[in-house]
Amino acid sequence: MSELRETRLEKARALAELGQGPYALRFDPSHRTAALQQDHADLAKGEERDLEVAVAGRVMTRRVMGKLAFFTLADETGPIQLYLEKSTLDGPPPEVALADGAAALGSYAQITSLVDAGDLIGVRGTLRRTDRGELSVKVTAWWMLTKGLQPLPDKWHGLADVETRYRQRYLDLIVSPQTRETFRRRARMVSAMRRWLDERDFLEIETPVLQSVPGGADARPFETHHNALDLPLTLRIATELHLKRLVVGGFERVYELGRIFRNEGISTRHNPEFTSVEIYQAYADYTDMMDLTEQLIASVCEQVCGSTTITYQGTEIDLTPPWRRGTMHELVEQACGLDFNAFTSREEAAAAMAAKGLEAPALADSVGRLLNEAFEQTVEADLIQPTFVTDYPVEISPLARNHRSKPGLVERFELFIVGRETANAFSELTDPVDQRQRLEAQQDRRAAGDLEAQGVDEDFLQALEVGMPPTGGLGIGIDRLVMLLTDSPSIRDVIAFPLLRPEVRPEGHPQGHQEP
RNA sequence: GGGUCGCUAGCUCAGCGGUAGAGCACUCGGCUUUUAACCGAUUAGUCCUGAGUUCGAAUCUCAGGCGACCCA
Repeated sequence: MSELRETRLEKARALAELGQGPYALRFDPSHRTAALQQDHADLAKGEERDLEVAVAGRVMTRRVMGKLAFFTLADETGPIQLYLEKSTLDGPPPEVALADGAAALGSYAQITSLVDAGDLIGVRGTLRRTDRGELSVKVTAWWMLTKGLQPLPDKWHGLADVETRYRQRYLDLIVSPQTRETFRRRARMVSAMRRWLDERDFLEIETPVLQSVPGGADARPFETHHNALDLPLTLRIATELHLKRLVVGGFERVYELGRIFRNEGISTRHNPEFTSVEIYQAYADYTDMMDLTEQLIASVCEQVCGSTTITYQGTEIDLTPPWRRGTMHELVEQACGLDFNAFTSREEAAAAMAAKGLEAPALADSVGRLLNEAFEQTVEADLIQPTFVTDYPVEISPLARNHRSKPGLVERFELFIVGRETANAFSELTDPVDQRQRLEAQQDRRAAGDLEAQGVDEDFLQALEVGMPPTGGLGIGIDRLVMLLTDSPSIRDVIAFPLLRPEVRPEGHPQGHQEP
């Protein structure tokens, strides 16, 4: 069963006997492969360049033909071919050694028999472009850096099994340039976002992940426990309430980009831990936050994709500001003809929805909640191009301030792109008395069985009593934005290690040779 | 939570009631211009798990596990 592994362990022992263990200490590459490919693009077929280089990486493929062999060596920047000639390698060994004293190995027989696809090796040699036009390192000396004991995925099909791609992401990264590019781009996006905010004097301040009162969103938390204090704690479901405390404290522009945890289902759009950025700007309202959202996302897109027009799953998406804006009432009326301003009772609204074939769940116990239901059922999926949906019902927005001119509504928007909620923002509620009533109403719902309703955070209310300036607040779902900008259909494609059920391995039969 | 599909050699898959198969990988042999190298030989399996139907099950039925997609 593990014959291949035994064979490779045997080769590791053979390397040790040759004075070079299978796990080296260090190596000094002179170049990365992409730089070599670029710098020597002018080298003609069949020509050699008398420049000694040292490169390190993973052996991806091996082609051995008698007294000549070709390996493909890949480092982080990409592949380069190794040209292995018996007459060169069996000559006098070069006077070079690793820092830890390991002698360079020379002989052709050794490199072709002791090096497998998947091993990490370092080589020295000169440059040569083969007759077939492939830039190659003509190897004069080599070192085993790390002997691999497991085979690489099929070199032609790659990792076709999506489950293995998620469970063993390292294999996916080794064989899939596309996956590497996704995570590179994710890193650049996060970096560009921080840079954009930092340049505008926003301070990133870290707030607690472990909290005794979960708040800032409607979601079920993960529960945990602090032993020394014998204290039940939950993982944060939002960063909102602590960032607002910082605004109370006098920081006028703050943000936090970090991990959020919500104890909910898994889908192509949901992972129980995900990344958000929440941004708060004193003396601003939700219209300012709309402008900020457009500018921030357009800027990041431009930097990462080179344009504000992108293609997502075959559909062209134009992120060039300004974006479409519409109130929830307008959009629902356009989609299904129901004017929710006209309804004076829940029953009336529910009956009108039923007449249109829409569902009116019992948990939606007010006209406002039914409006939101109608929105989700008739509008949301069709908001493909970026759209700000504004002016939400107060019942579903316990942290947003009342609308300046529309009773029963709040100053809030959500951003939808490709039918997905991508950002959420308010003119923040600064009135502590109103805020207390809103949170107590939430708590009542919670007592009535709504597990996603928030509790009352007394310390947060106290902070509001000290006085929070008028403030605009914004949250952006980073994972969904990464999906958009990397053309990824599933959130699992943009999270390096998505949550999966633990793999079941039959007892006494460890799969993949993991030690017990 | 509901539905559909998948799970067979290390990898990618075929087989769909009658001796467990192919390509690649591995091992051995040959080969100095390959790049899915090629040629020859060998090795490799709890057909996801359990129960049932049957003379006989990878194949049919039921239950369970894990995953994917769609819906809520």
